[in-house]
Amino acid sequence: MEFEPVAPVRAYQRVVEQIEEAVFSGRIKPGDRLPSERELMVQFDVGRSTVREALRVLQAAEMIRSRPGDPRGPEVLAASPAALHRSMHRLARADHIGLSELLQFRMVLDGSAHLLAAQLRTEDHLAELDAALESMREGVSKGFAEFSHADVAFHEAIARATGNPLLVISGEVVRGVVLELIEDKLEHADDRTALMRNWLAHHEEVLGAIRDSDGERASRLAKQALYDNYAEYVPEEQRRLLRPLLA
Amino acid sequence: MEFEPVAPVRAYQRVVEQIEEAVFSGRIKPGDRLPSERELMVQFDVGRSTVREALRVLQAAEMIRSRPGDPRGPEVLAASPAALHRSMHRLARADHIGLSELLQFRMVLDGSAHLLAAQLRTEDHLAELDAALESMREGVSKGFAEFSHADVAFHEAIARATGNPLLVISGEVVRGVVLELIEDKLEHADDRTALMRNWLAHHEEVLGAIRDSDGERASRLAKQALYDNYAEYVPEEQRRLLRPLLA
DNA sequence: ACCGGTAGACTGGTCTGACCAGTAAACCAG
DNA sequence: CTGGTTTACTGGTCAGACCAGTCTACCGGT
Repeated sequence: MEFEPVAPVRAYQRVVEQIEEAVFSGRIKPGDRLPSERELMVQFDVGRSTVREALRVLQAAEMIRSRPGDPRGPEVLAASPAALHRSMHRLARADHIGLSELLQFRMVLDGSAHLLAAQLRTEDHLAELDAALESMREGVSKGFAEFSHADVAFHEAIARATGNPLLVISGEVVRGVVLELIEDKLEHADDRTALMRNWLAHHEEVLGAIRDSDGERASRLAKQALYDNYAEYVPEEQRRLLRPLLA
Repeated sequence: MEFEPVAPVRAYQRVVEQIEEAVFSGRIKPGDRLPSERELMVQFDVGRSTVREALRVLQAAEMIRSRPGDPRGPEVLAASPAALHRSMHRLARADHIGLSELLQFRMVLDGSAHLLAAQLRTEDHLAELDAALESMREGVSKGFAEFSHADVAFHEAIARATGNPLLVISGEVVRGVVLELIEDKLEHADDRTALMRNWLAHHEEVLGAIRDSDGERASRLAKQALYDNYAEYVPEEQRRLLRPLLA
């Protein structure tokens, strides 16, 4: 005989559930407005603080947004990966995840993204990648910040070319966290111009492979470049975690 | 000249930030207790409703848990993928992420996990995998629920063998969401015994490859099995998103 | 006819103070 | 040592109030 722990259902929880259900079922669509808090407290027959706690939860989940003074009431938002992004970032920061794990994960994600992008890219994606690469060329002379910005845009364009939002989001998150961990080391790099030229050449090669729909080559190039550029920041004894991915 | 939209910082938001910061920086560890709401409202110099809204946000992010009557105060939780899971599930329900994207992502993650597990596994990991496989064998006669449970344990053991928590967590999340999307279809499968025997045979083959340290083979088997088992639930015109991963 | 300013009716954000049901631990009687 | 009772808390909820801000409709000047 199995029993389950009994937990009282909070009032604010049931308010959340009802609103969530209305959104998921399509009864309320993105762009629609919820009644005002004072109106909701009448409809749900609860106090305003209860309504507000429910709205806070929904707002934390990026499902609604409310602005003081707006007589139309809280706005229902379209589902967005923003909440996913935040949770993933929190996990990465909290779970004391080291550079070697992040790099390993990024090699997995980027490698697969390049593979898929090469085989699924459209002409539009290629144009976008060309534009990003051109920005990188300009960035070399403009400065490191501009170059980095263009570099990020290039990687995001590749992720988007896979058509899979999960790859876009996780890639973005992992790249961000990796950068946070080594940005101070990059600040003190000796010859950043040579560094940028190297990266630029690598990206041109990658774009060539993607244009040729050679996913295998694009993937191999991406993973190798990650290893070459970042492995130096990983302790020697942990690099064996990365090498199996280079096969 | 570029301007940014100006938005007032809510009081509850700054409370959230301070507590978050304390958790991330390690000043507060999982298992520790926060002061009571009445104590927090003194320390932050805000009203109780503000404190409560902040705690609700943190609770929605699965960072704390509070129970009425507990004189030790709200408990700080260990970072868990639960929030990630919820956000991803919400996205999937809102139709921004379909089964094809989830499956593609899972093929990427599982494929890489198998590759890495085969080359990094220790004898302990092999023993764990053997145990999980034995549970699956027993599960075939016990019932579908038991079998599924053992199946999950097997996959988690493989993820753990990579040594990378990111692979463990994302794998867990994606597997969960995929299962939720097709569980009703699995419920009505005609011959579940044959299904289970198929899966069992496949897992035995995978474990063999991992024991041989043949990462390439383990990875190929895993991705192929995913495609064979789940592609039928993906619309025909979207299967081309998956096939590039089978090369 | 147009326009700028303004009055008023709202909105959400915050605070105060109160009550309740429930917990935990100390206390106390058997 | 055990089982109840007391007590001092906890979080959950509500009511009512005030504020700063926004929107809209109205109004007077041009």
